Amino acid sequence: MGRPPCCDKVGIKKGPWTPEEDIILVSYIQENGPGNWRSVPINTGLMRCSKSCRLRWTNYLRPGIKRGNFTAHEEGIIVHLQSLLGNRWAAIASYLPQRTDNDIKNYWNTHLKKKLAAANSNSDISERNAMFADDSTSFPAGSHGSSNPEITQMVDIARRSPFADCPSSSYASSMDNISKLLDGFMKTTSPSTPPPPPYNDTTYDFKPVVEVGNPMLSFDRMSSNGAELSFYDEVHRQQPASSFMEHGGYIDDYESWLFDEAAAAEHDVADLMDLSHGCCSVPMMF
DNA sequence: AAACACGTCAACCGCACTCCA
DNA sequence: CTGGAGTGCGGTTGACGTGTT
Repeated sequence: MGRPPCCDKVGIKKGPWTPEEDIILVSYIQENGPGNWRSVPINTGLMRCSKSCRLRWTNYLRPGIKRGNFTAHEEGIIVHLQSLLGNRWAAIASYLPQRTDNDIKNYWNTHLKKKLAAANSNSDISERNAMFADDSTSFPAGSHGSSNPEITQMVDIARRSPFADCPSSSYASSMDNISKLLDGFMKTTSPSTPPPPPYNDTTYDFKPVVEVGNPMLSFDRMSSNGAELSFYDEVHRQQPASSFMEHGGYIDDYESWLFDEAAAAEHDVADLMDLSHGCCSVPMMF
């Protein structure tokens, strides 16, 4: 006897979601909040399995996600984190709050992998290995003086620019469409409101909290199943209050951590991600 | 204009993990 | 301690769009 299916497959609809289904899902989540996905198709009448509902919400309908047009800066972050973390897309996505793990994974497989492969084909193998192998606390290409302009450019941009070419608060186009269809939806959330910290796990509900002893505006992850906070949360909680609200909000905050305090945090990354130093120093796989 | 090749990405699949009774 | 339920995550698929011949 094999593993039971995640849901009753009989009558389950598959394939692309329709706007009507999106509206139903968004309406339901607006009222009940994300989570308890098992009950979503039951309560909404959607002929979708719970996993499909969760995926649709997580990757396309939830507010705060940006789609397409990865900036060079984002590319640099992805390249760097992929070299550090490997194909841990959810972990990588936690540093790019507006991007989903699926989006990053697709972008990596369709764009960055080829881009880097092409770039690497022009550079010496030993140099490439050196670029990604030995120092996981610094950017690979720039810090090693790579002669490869493509890699150097991506990494340097990532290092330099705090999302200068990336508007920090925007909603997904899909959300725009849905919110237009859904009169009143998002009425409690202004587009000018800074999005919450990175989250990819929509079983979490976010609420602003003021922390005792560290009065920064934060967002507490209230897990419906008591899951632990992400690494980002742990780091974010240690940042001073001012940096969150200044310079465009939390993005500068965690970027400054990511790039300026990477060395200090590296051991925490390794611990929390269960990565050994050796694992992080494995050259990229192409 | 049609056929084919290729690229992109939304969505699915199935294993892993956590929680809880 | 154990097993079931619920959910997270990464790999993969396949439909669709675009480019090329």
